[in-house]
Amino acid sequence: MTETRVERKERTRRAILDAGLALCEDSSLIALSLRQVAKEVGIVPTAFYRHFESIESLGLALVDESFVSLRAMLRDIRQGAPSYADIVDRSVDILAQHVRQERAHFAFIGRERGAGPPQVRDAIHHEIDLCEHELATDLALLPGTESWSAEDLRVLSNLIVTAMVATAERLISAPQPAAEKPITETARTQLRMVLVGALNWRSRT
Amino acid sequence: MTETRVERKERTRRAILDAGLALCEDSSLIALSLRQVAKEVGIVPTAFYRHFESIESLGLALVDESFVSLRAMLRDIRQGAPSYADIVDRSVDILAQHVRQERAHFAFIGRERGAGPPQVRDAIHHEIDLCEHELATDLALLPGTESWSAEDLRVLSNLIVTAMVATAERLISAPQPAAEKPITETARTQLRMVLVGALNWRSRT
DNA sequence: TGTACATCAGTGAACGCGCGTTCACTGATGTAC
DNA sequence: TGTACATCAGTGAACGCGCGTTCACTGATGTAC
Repeated sequence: MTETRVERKERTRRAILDAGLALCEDSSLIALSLRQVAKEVGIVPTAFYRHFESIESLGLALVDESFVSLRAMLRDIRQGAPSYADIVDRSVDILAQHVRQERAHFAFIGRERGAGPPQVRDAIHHEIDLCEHELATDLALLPGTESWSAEDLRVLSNLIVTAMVATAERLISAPQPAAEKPITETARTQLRMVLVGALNWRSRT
Repeated sequence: MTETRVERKERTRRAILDAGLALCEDSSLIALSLRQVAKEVGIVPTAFYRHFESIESLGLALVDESFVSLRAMLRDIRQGAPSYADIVDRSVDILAQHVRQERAHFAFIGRERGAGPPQVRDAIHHEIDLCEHELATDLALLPGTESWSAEDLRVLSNLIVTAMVATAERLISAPQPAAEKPITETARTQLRMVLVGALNWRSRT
């Protein structure tokens, strides 16, 4: 025996997750059908139920998977020394690299964030809120933000996350890798503009 | 005769547009069916074809309608005197007011922007690009941006539009009008942070 | 090691349903004379 | 103004199709003895 029953089941589950992610790519989870997924995987429609209760619970599993990718990216970004000199270039590079590597996951988050089933949408918004909160914590450690209120940190963090989500979405719809350059260049400049604003924020008036 | 044939036809067309907008609200244009729309309007499914070629062309008509609402908002915002003193408060107020007034249109743009049929998505992105370009033109007229490059103006404009789109989306999912306050407050602070960044942009180094 | 039984991933037929689209139609409104 | 004809928004039956879900099943893998 080369494969146990458990291993075989896990393999099918993976195939379902991959097929689901690929198939909803050109529409939405909301338009994904159980029969499409089964056909893509090469199983009979009813076999789907051995692995997931419904398409929606498959969707929630895909949210989890996608945020594993996103959190891996955040970990990478956070690992650099927090110096103003290269924090922008480094962060944007890592964003672009991860989006390229896990394109389907980032596309899924961007798409279903606005148009997924309510439960999926809520799960995504919750995860993004967590990211914002974590970024606010990191920002508090940067020199120059000592006197900031928690509220201002949160607001700045929200602005940065919003801009980065928009950048990721633009990278995803970039037709070729070559079209990435102007998008990352824009993101870099925007982050610098925001940083300049932040550094001059509490010193004004 | 109280109503001509043309008037009656126009009335049905309006009813179809309204029904389409309302029905795709809790999923997406992609999941909207011709039969649902016909049922909502109170006509037989085949009568739909007297007014639109397909659900997708109904979608494109809704894009047009929605951007009429959005352009009305931009006109309102642009009418104020371009003084730094109140430009932020005024703009955010007008945004919130228009989103409240034409909630369905703004929700439609936000939703289908990421998840609509490709043609609809492209139409929306094109319209948003136009808005960015217009904003860049307006920004060039503000005191303090005289020495900016066209590229920097475009990048700043993109950042502002992105933040405002995100704000509109947050306002749309606000459960009650009372929940709007913290969202607009955040938007105000973000715009101010960006403005501070902009004003200090070319004067640095 | 060999046998008897349990588990369970995947099968295949069947169901009722909503879908988009076709077609020939109806009957009120509009127009030409 | 009255009549004969044209237009065309909306009707209703019918079609083939993909959908989610039910159910009883098969047969390979796993386990207990």
